[in-house]
Amino acid sequence: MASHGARSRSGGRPTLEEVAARAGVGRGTVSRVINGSPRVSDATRAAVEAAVAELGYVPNTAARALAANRTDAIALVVPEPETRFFAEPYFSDMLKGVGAELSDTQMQLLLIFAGNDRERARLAQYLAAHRVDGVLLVSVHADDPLPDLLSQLEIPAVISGPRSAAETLPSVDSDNYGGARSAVEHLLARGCRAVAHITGRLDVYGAQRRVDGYRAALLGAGHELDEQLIQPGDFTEEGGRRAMTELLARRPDLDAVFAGSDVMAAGARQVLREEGRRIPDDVALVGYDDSAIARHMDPPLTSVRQPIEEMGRRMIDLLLTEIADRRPAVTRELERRQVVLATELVARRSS
Amino acid sequence: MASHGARSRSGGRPTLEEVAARAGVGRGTVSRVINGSPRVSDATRAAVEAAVAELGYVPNTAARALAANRTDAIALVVPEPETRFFAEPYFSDMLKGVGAELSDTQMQLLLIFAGNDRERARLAQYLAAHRVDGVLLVSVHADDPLPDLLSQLEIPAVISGPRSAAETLPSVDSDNYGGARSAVEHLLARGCRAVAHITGRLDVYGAQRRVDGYRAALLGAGHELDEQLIQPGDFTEEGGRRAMTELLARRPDLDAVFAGSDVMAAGARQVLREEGRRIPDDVALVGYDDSAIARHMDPPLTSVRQPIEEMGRRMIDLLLTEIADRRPAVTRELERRQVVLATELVARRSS
DNA sequence: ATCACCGGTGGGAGCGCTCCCACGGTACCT
DNA sequence: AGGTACCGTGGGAGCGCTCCCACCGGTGAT
Repeated sequence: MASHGARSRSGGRPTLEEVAARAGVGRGTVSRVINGSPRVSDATRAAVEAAVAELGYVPNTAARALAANRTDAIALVVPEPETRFFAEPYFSDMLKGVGAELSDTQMQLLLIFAGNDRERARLAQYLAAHRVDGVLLVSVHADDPLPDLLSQLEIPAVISGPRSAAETLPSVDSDNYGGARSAVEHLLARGCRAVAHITGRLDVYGAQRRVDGYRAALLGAGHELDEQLIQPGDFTEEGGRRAMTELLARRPDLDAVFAGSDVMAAGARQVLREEGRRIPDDVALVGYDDSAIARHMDPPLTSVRQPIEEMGRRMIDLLLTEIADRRPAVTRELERRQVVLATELVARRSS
Repeated sequence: MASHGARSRSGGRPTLEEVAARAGVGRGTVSRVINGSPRVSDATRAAVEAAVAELGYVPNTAARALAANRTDAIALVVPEPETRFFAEPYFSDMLKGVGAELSDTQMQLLLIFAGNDRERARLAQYLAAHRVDGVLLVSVHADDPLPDLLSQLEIPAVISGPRSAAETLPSVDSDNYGGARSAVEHLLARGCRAVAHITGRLDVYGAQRRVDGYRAALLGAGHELDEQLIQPGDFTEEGGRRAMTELLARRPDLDAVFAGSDVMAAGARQVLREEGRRIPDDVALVGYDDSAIARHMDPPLTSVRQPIEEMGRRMIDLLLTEIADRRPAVTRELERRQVVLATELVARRSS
C-alpha cells in the first residue's frame, strides 16, 4: 500500500494523487468528483468517494486557491471599533442572517474590524492580497474610501445601505422611505396634528430617506410642511435629548415625535418626561429599528422594524452572484443590483 | 518593460519573478527581502524594496501557504451561538485584547462561531483542512470534543479557562480561587457571619475553583464549613433566583451571599428584594466578573474583576509561541504552559 | 600561494491543486 | 463501411511561492 511513489509520506495528509492511486483512477477524475462535476460515471464516483473516505482526504485549500485563483472565503468588514459592534444588536442579527445563508456553501465567513487607522491599513493590505473572494460592507459612511478601494481592486462587494441614490455597488437596504412614511401616517391616523421629526446623521443616506418619507406622509395627508418641526440628530441618545429640547422650545404645541432611531427616541423620552409631557397622551412617540430598547422603554416604544436578518441573507445572495458572475469574466451585466426590503411598524403603547 | 517572458501578464498582480527582474536580482533574493531575512546586503535590499513599491507588489498568500505550509491566520473559535457571544461583554473585551496583541503581526484573526451541530461540522472540516495555523478556544465546556480534535490534528491551540486541573493544552485563566477567596474575605472583614455561595455550573472548572476559594477563605478565618450555605447555580439570572430562594429557605439567618457571577447576583438580588431583605444592611452581596450589570445594579454590586483584555493578549502570546515552537519541529519542550492572572475586588455599595 | 570559510546570491525543485487538451470508446448518423 | 459526435477519462502544464543547494568572490589562516 505504500511505496507506489518515490517518497513515502506517511505522516502528512493525503493528496489528490494518493486518492487517485487508491481508487485506481487519474488525478483529474478525483478532482472532478471532489468538485461535483457531472462528467463522471457513477461507478467511478463511488470508487473515488470510497477512497476519499478511507484516506480521510481533505482538499488542500492553499493549493486550490493557488491553482484556481479563489479563496472560498468572504469577509464581513465592520469599519467600526469592536465596542460599537457589540453594543448594537443590528450586527448580531445581520451576522445571524449571513451565517444562515452561508451555511450550505463552502464559503467561509471572516469577520474583520477596521475601527482605527492601523486596522484599516492592515485591511487594505489584506484586500490587496486578495485573501477573500468578496466583501460585505456594513455601516459605511458617505466619505469612506473603502468602497472605492474595493472597486479598484476589482473585489466583488455588497454594501448594506447605499451611500447615495447613485450608489454603484450592489446594495441591500430596508425601505427607509416607506418605513418613515408608515410611522408618520400612523401618528396622523391617531389624530396627531403637529408631528416633529428628529433625524439621524444626514450624511447617512438612510437618514435622508427617512426625512423624505416623513415629508411624503405629511404632504400625502394634506398637511403643510413646517421645517421647524424637523430637527437633526446624530443617532445618539444625547443627540435625541438635544433635539427634543430644541423642538419643544420652538414648537411647544407639538403632539407627536418621530425619531430616526430608538436610541434617539429614548433621549427624547427623557426630555419629554422632564418637561412633564405624558406619553402618549400629550406627545406620541415613535422610534426606528425596533431594538431591545424599544421593548424595554417605559412606555414600550412604537417602532419601525427592519428585517435585518433577512438583509444579511440577501447580501450574501447578491455577493455570491456577484462572485459567480465575475468568474468566467467579461460577460457580466452592469445592471445595478439594489435590493430594498419592506419594513414593518410595530405599534406599542408610546403612540 | 513587457515581453521579457512568453505571456505578458498586463492585468494581473505582479509576481516575485517580476519584482526580481525589475530590481535586477534573483527570485530568491526578493523572497529574502520580503521575509526580512538578514542575509541580504543593504544595497540589494534597497533596490528590491524600490521595485516592490513601484510595482505595488503584494505577496500571493495562497502560493506562500502552499509552499511554506502555513496560513498566517489564526482562529478565535466560539463554541456558542452568536447571540450569547454578543450578549456577554466578556467576548468583546477578550477580542479587544486579542486584536491589540495581534496588530503588530502578520497574522490575521478569524472569528468562527460553532453554536450548533451544523456549524461544528463545518468547523471540523475547516480545521481538518488546516486553514489556520492556530486556534484560540474560549468558553469550552468540560465535555467538548474540540480540544481533542485539535490535538489530534496537531493544531496549536490555547484555551481560556482550563477544563480541569490536568489540562494538557496551554491555557490562560484568571485566578478564580484567589478571586473568590478575596470576595469572601472581604465579606468576613465586614463582619458577616453566615456567608452563602451560589456557584456557577460545576462542570466549568473555573466555577469549581471559586468554590474552593470560598471554602479556603472560610477555613482561613477559622469558620467552619456549612454545606447548606453552598447552592449550585448555572450562571443564569433565573438560576440565581432559584438558588437564592433555596438558600433563604434553608438558612434564613444568612447575612451575606457570594454569587459566582454578576448575572446570578442580579437574580439573587431580586429574590432578596422580594423577601424584604435590604442590601447590604440585612444581606451583603458580592458578584463575579465586574460586568456592566454590576455597575448598573441598585445598589451597585461589589464584584471581582478579571483582566479579560489582558487574558486575550496573553492567549495570543502563548499561541504564537506555540506555533513558532512547532515550526522547526520535534524539539519543542513539553512543559505545560499555563498562565494565571490576578483578579481584583471592586468594592461597591452592595457590601 | 593554497585552502577553508562565509556572506551574499541565483535558480531548480517542488508544494497540491485546477485547467484543459488529448485520447479511446460507444452511439448514432450518412 | 466510414464519419461525426460526444462521454468519461488521464495526465501535462502551470499557479507563485519557499526551501535549499550550489556558486561566486573576498577574507583570513596555513
